[in-house]
Amino acid sequence: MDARIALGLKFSEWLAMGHDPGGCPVRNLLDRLGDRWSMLLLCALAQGPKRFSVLARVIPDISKRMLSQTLRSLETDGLVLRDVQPTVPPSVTYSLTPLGESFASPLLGLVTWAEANFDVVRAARAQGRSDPGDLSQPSSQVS
Amino acid sequence: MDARIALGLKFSEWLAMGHDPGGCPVRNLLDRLGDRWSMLLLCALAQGPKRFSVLARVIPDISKRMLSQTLRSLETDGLVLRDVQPTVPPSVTYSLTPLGESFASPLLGLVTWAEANFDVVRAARAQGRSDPGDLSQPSSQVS
DNA sequence: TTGATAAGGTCTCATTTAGAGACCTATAAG
DNA sequence: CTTATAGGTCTCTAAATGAGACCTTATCAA
Repeated sequence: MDARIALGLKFSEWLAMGHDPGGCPVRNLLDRLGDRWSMLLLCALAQGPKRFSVLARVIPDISKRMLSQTLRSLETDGLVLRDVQPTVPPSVTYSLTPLGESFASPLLGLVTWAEANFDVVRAARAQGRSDPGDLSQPSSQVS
Repeated sequence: MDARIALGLKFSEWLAMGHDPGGCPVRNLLDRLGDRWSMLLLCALAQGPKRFSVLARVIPDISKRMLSQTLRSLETDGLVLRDVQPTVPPSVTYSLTPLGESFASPLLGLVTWAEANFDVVRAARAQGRSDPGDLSQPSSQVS
């Protein structure tokens, strides 16, 4: 796979450029999008615009607090558009901006990989638990 | 972009399947890989195998605790191989497994998007800050 | 006329998680 | 005798997260 090579080269570049943790685009965006909810919300909005309460329904285990907070963050970063209809009670619809839509492509890659490799990962996890042989070495005895 | 369509369809499938938050492969893997450090470490290891102290050096702002913890998690999930050389003091080398290497491809997509769109995101953030017209509503005054 | 419900949040509090930094093992160098 | 090194772990504190009460205004049911 030369994707690995390309990725390694990119990392080399960051190092060469001084690797300012705050200025690195990848670090910066990964910090934002790489939480538990952002990418999931973007998947949900990829279906089409949705209202706050609909999002809360299709993702049952997100709290209102985090839903609100994550949507604001995505809006601030220009990935999501928040449209408030001044009815009463107000009706708020969220949708992807063009920028948000452009993120669908890499996100789809991630999602596809996850679906394709989940079994392998689960097998690895299971093996880790059932093979305590290496852990019984006296040299790694803690305390 | 029909990546958006495809992503939306995937989300629809999850919903149709009952959307068990714990059983969803994407949720599960995103929870693991979607923290601040996992993907960054995978980028670093894409360059080639590295020792613990080297990783700590090329990513200056990770604490030893999180470095250790994240590497263990990646090892458990089968993405990273941990190789302990029984020298004294022991020398530990981390490398990508084939599974880890296969993740380089979607990760590269993410990284490429981040680099390409960072300016747009920053512009969106700046606009959010420099357009306080909507923020001056008394009801939304934050701290 | 109460009362409930609804949307779209915010607020407070308790629990998790992350970060900082001391500490530990054993050996070799100065 | 002191320091340094590799690869961590441990504790303590700070920050992020989740649970759930509360808010507003209007409409529907009893």
